[in-house]
Amino acid sequence: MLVVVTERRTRHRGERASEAETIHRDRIEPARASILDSGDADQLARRFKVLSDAGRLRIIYALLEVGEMRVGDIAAAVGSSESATSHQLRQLRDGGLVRSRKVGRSVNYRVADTHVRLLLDVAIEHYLHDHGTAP
Amino acid sequence: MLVVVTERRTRHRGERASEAETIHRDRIEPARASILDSGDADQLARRFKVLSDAGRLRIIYALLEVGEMRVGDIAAAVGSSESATSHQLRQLRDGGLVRSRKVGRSVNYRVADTHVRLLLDVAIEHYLHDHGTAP
DNA sequence: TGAATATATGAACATATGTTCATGTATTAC
DNA sequence: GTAATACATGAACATATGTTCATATATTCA
Repeated sequence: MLVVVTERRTRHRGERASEAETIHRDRIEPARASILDSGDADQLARRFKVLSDAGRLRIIYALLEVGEMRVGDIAAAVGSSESATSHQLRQLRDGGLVRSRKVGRSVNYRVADTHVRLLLDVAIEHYLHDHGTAP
Repeated sequence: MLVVVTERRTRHRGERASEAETIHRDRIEPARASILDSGDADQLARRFKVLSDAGRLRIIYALLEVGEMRVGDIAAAVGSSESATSHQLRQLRDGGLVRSRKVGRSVNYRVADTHVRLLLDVAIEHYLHDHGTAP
């Protein structure tokens, strides 16, 4: 759900008490409207948050390469403990980035869909673009 | 710089001391190679981390709509303090997502390039795809 | 059945993160 | 010049996050 901002202007503590406060309502309004239109920023942020850990990214790349792996093999591949890896996998799963299926007494994980790779590719491309490194 | 993992298998504390440890080296190696090829996971994670905060996303969307805004107007648009907004803008700037230029005694910020919007669009598309909501 | 294996999970702990508050630095206005 | 404005910045603080460790839950094997 979106939280609609209705106040005219929130005075925050620590700001010097002045009456000048040049409010450019004409500049602010379209921006505010865009925020509402853009969908819930919190949900989008949550999505990026899952990708904002190097360990989780390593897991995703490992899975993208191999296709499907058990938790233990993933842990070995990324050089982390099985417990930490399990915790990370849960976040990836909750975020809809990977899926799992039980095989015997182990659990195999795989990347959920092609959008994940696309998102990573765009992010890397952006980085390369910024730093002038050859793609 | 990439840190190449060379150990055979790191035993982590808390794991039951067993000698079974079925190591599927053939499955792990290609994954590890992929991680190395994919570039530094830490740097990519840092990039996503900048986008993993709702406040920063709101700032970006505000700037995408208006084009260029002063710090004070951005703060008003997203409903945050000027100090907090300034801190956020610094991260966005360090991450190469926005750029600034001084105008009089204020500072105008704008989104750095078109890759930013693309990245956001792909992320949103992915989310919609996952949740079956109509795009 | 009981032991071993594979993974999941929760509490504790250390570290990271974002906001606030106070202050610093430019720049404009008077 | 001094005052006011606009933004930046650093320390302090509360909260979030990721790892470890100890268990819990399946599942296979003997």
